[in-house]
Amino acid sequence: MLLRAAEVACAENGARFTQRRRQVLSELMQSSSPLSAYEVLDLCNRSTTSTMPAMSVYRILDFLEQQQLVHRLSSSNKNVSCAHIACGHKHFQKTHFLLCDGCSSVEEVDATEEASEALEQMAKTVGFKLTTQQFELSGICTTCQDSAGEGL
Amino acid sequence: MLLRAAEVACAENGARFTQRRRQVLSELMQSSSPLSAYEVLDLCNRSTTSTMPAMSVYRILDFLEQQQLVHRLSSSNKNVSCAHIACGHKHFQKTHFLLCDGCSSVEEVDATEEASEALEQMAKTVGFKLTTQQFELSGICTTCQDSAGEGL
DNA sequence: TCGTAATATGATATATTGTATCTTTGAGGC
DNA sequence: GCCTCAAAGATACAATATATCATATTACGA
Repeated sequence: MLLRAAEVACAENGARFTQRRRQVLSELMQSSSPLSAYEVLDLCNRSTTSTMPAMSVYRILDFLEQQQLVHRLSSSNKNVSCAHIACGHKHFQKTHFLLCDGCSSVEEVDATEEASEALEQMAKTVGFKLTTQQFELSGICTTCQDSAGEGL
Repeated sequence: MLLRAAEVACAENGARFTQRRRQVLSELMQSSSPLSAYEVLDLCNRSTTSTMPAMSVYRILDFLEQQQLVHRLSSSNKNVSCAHIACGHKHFQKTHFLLCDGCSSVEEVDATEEASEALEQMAKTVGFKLTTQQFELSGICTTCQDSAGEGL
């Protein structure tokens, strides 16, 4: 189970995987689209009797991001659970997030050699040395492309 | 002069280049780094006796963005004036913004064929059809690379 | 030139996102 | 059990953004 894998990943880093952290990660894993901090908060507070302050959600999201269990999408100020929790993937390559304009779903993809190379080359023409490890691209996913063609 | 070129560009689109719009664009053009809406607001209200409401700045930034005189950076919620106002550049290609981690400066660069191609190819592997016209990449600019080496 | 429609701006309220800071709780080592 | 430190709670507030209604300005035809 994914939450168990997350727990192991934290243990390996000497970090605690508390109930609150589990709860936040769990909500993100169950969502088909990225969630804002306050959306996570609402879900958490709806699923238990206790109420969590917003501050905690921000702290926990920061923590989970450090552990690479969650990624923050800066273009939308939302968060997604990492697609590679189960496989122990280490994020050595740069990561691309493909955001569907239609259904808001996200695909997490490793950068190809060609893409990394082309971007670095382009930056080099103006003397920039890239540090970005994460790219956010919008588009239309397969499902939405298909359904756009239907029933017209 | 750049503001004059902006005025002409608006006229070509049948859009009005009012005093307020001129003022906002002017502040952005004078800045060496991207500005938030409220930073623009402060600068505007400092440079004249009248006071503008925040709402106006947001509306005007939207307008200027539509006219492609200003670009919005979604990763930082800030805005930059277009680097190509003078040359009548039409933004046919995708645009990359290279953001310097050191000095916050921005370079606006047209996408190379290779980069566009590589990104589209990568998206295609998961069935995505890209719509993004704008990419935001972080890195270190020439100047900051040089000064990092100095005096150590 | 006057009236009118469309556009732009002003004014106000409020929603959303994010941070600072101090206190309390709880887990683990001694 | 006690101590220490990390985590979470509580509260306040800052920064970013949108909704909405009122007013002003412009363009333009009668």
